[in-house]
Amino acid sequence: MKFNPTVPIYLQIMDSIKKDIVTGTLAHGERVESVRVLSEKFGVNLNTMQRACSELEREGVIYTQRGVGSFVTEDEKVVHSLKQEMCGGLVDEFINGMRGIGFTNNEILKTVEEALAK
Amino acid sequence: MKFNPTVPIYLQIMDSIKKDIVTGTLAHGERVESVRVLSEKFGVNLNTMQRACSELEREGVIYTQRGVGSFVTEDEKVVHSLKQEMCGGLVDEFINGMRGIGFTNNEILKTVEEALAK
DNA sequence: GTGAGTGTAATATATACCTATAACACTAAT
DNA sequence: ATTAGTGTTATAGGTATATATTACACTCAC
Repeated sequence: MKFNPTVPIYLQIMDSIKKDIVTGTLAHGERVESVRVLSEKFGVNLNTMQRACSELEREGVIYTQRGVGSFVTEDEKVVHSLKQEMCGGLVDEFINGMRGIGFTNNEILKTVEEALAK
Repeated sequence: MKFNPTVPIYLQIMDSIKKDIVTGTLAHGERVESVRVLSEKFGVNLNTMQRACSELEREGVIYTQRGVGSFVTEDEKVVHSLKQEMCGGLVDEFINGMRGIGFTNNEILKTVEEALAK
């Protein structure tokens, strides 16, 4: 995985795992690979991977059983609201950004339509 | 101005100035306020402001006359392509992000329409 | 109980960013 | 020439991120 050098790696890893969860690639209750395996997979130091996982746990997206492993939350409400949250963040950032550079609502919509057509 | 703590401040300042340029708030050829004034305005250290300005100059968005001040590029092509670049970046990030969390093209379009209606 | 596989923690090192502060170099008006 | 206002550079210190490395603590299967 290639990282954006202007954003902390652990945040980008968190985002990647969240995407897997909201798309069902990682089902609710399913076990997440071990931090050591994940650190290899992402090409990242063990501590950095641990940072990403502990933050995900703090957010309630995964939970951990010491000595056993980490698992995606069983709570589907959490997964659903996570998806809403991620979606809302993307939309807000996009629309605010476009308005910020002078686009009207119609121009924004038209731009999206054209981009999707490609 | 409030900054996103996960993105370098100098990049956010660059983005703010670029927005002023592509929207015409800063006209082409117009003088940009001095780095000292800008550092006050943005509530940021002089070195950080200088960093933002030197990067903007490196990108050709502004040019500098030592002892005089900095000015927005006279080249309208640069301004135009800057707007295209910023717009394209926003659209790509948005669409890739939405697809990444499982949205179809129709769902993306619908989501944008709803968000714009608000 | 031993061992392999988990999560977790600690130390040291390096780099990037931001700040505070001071100084230098140039330009234009007086 | 002097002065005020420019851009520019340099040093030092603090914080956050990421790395390498080592070690500890827990669980489960054998």
